[in-house]
Amino acid sequence: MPKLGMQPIRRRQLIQATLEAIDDVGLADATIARIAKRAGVSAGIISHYFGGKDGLLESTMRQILWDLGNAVAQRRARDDVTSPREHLHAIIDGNFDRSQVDKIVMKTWLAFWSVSMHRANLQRLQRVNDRRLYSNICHHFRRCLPRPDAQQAARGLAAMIDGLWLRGALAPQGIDVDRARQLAYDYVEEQLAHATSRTSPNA
Amino acid sequence: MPKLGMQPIRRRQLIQATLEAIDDVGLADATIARIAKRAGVSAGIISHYFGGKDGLLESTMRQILWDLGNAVAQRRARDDVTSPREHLHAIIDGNFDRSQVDKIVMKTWLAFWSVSMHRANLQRLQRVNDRRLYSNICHHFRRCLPRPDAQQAARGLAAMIDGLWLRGALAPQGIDVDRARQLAYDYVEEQLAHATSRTSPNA
Amino acid sequence: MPKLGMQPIRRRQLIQATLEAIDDVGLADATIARIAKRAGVSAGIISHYFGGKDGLLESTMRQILWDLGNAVAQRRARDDVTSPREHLHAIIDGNFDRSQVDKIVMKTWLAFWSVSMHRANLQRLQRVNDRRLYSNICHHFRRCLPRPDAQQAARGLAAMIDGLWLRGALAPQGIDVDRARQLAYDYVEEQLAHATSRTSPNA
Amino acid sequence: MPKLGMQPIRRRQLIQATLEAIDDVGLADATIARIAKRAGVSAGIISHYFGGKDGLLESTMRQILWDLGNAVAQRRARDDVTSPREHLHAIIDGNFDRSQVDKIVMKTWLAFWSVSMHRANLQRLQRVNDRRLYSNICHHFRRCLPRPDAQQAARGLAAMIDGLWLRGALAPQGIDVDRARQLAYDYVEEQLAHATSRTSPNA
DNA sequence: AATGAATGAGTCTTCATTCAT
DNA sequence: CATGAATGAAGACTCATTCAT
Repeated sequence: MPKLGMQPIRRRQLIQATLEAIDDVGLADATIARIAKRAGVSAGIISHYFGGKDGLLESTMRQILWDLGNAVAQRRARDDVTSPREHLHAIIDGNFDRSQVDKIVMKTWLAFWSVSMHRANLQRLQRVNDRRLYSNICHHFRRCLPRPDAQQAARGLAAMIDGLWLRGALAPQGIDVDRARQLAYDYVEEQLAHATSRTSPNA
Repeated sequence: MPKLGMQPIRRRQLIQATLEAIDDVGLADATIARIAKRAGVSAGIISHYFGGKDGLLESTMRQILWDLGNAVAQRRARDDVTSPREHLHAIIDGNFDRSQVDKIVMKTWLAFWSVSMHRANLQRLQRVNDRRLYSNICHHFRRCLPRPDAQQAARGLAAMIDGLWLRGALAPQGIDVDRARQLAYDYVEEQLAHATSRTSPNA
Repeated sequence: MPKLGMQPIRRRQLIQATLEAIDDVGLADATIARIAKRAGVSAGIISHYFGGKDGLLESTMRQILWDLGNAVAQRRARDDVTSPREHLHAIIDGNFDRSQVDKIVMKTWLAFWSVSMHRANLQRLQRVNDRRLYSNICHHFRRCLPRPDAQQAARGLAAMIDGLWLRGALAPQGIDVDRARQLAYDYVEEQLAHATSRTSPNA
Repeated sequence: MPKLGMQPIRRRQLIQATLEAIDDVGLADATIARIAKRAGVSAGIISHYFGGKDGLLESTMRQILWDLGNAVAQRRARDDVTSPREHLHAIIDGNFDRSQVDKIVMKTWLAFWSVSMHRANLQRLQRVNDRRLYSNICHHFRRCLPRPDAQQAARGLAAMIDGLWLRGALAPQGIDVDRARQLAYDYVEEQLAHATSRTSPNA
């Protein structure tokens, strides 16, 4: 059974099993035993690869943060993304991308939001992500809005995105991605409209 | 010896202690023992008054839901609240009111959002609240917007409110109520602006 | 079942059960489950009363140290104990007293000697006891010997006592108390003999 | 590829690593993983060479017993060791020899004293050593003392040696070899003094 | 010969709950 | 009404051992 280089394979397996377990029974009941069973391995291996449950949770959170960052980055890397509007749309699209795992990830996110308030390491991760979303948005609003307006717009859009996400996660029928995206687009449009009337017409 | 009417007193004590415990160590570590100690009573009494930990949590959630509903209702009951805009502002104000317990309540809310996904009873409570916020908002947008626009505006405003709340809860420096409220007001204004140009001028 | 003031009763029960378990299977295998079963209580209660296994072990060690100190003190408190020789004999007698539990205590002592090297709290207890034995002995030798001789004699007698104890603990047939005591008496006699020839004849 | 004669090399490596681990963290925490890491090999190899942890511990104990026996034997093999006194001094010197590994060995010894009470195989080894010390000593006292006196003297000297060892092992500053040896010499002298006055003048 | 992977039994601990007083 | 005692299941974690490579 034991082959070489299992570590990355197992780590991925276990993180995936963690996401599924959280989706299934919630973070509070996502015990090591359950996660291990779902991954088809023994419980002891988790401590072996992650040093303990905390390590597993942190790695899981890192994973979904990285996935999100990656989704956004990919959208923004496309050639046709140049204007502030396009960049902001790319950010929105990245935040509402994430195909089939969406439901799982949203639940996990919700769970982490809650626990991160009381765990320094998770809090740090979570905060970096928060600031990144805000900074990205703010940066592009800045290209066509005066600083205070850009900051306010960025706060609004970030809240809108997170709020849509949150309500989507809580809604029994799940999130309606197109509708959510449209609401975010609309919000961007409103903000840019103010800009247009005052500064540049081709935001 | 048996004091009369201890029940409501004890229940309030224990719910308050629960909120404080969640604020302090998080829901996961808010054990019955800790809550009881904070309330200055023995652990056994919780099962006596609430039938168990689940009952206590449900009662606690009911409490904060009721407080929220109450805050909104009070704002809307004022004589000068008549127009859609005034009503929507009242709803916003209600959601961002809640003086000194704010931080505690926000943390608790966050915790309940997470666990309610996996507990039927909490989920029901949470959903009622969600729908109430949406319905209230939608109802007033309907007075000056066509149904689809009103629904979309309501979804947007609800998301905005929850998003501001969420980010406020997560932010280390807490929420900036005035700024949050202003963002929500602005959002309302944008939606009503569309209405004005098409339907009624006195939204 | 639950009566008031069980704490001291349970603590004594559990310490006794710990001694018996160590005597039975050794410290390494004296698990909480085994100790609890022997005491006829559930395993959880140990953490409840002692805060954990470490607390139980420390309390157990304190107990046997206190018992030893007490045995010595009682001997020395007798009216007819006045001369250095009598005091030293009382110390020896105290160290070799301890009736029926002797075998159990000796094994526990041996176990604690070993683990105390790597646990700060136990090491402290153990060291206090070591120094107490030496100081007591030294003090009485000082009454009839010059300081360097008294110190050397004290080191010798302390070593003799501990060595007899150790070998008694290890011997399959247990310790022969009378023989051990006689050897210690003899050692005292030799030391005092040197004193006699040089200083006081009525040591 | 398979190197020839690895067995004795590996065994010595692992035994040495075991001693160091016990010195470092105590027998209870001297896990196979730790020992293996210290030896710079994989954990699996221990079972391969020693059949399991028990085998390793037994081999380790055999090693230190053999080292002790060897130290004594070397002292006694010297040409100028002929009289009982010289032999007894050689035994004492052997027991307090053991240069640089002293502290490590003393700790290990202490640990084994404790566990050997509950492990048949270790107990046997330990007992052989005990009896050897006693027999050696007794044999030489017999050359100048009547049997009962010789036996008693042997018990006393053995206890003295072990006691000095024990207290040396427990003392934070370690053992003072010269002082310990002097105390043992003195004890021998006292015993032989009795002999001189009664039996042979050239003990 | 040697390793890293993996297991599963066993340990300590926590915690909601029950119960006699 | 209220307490403190007590339980027992469940949790995370450790560790000696086995096995395929």
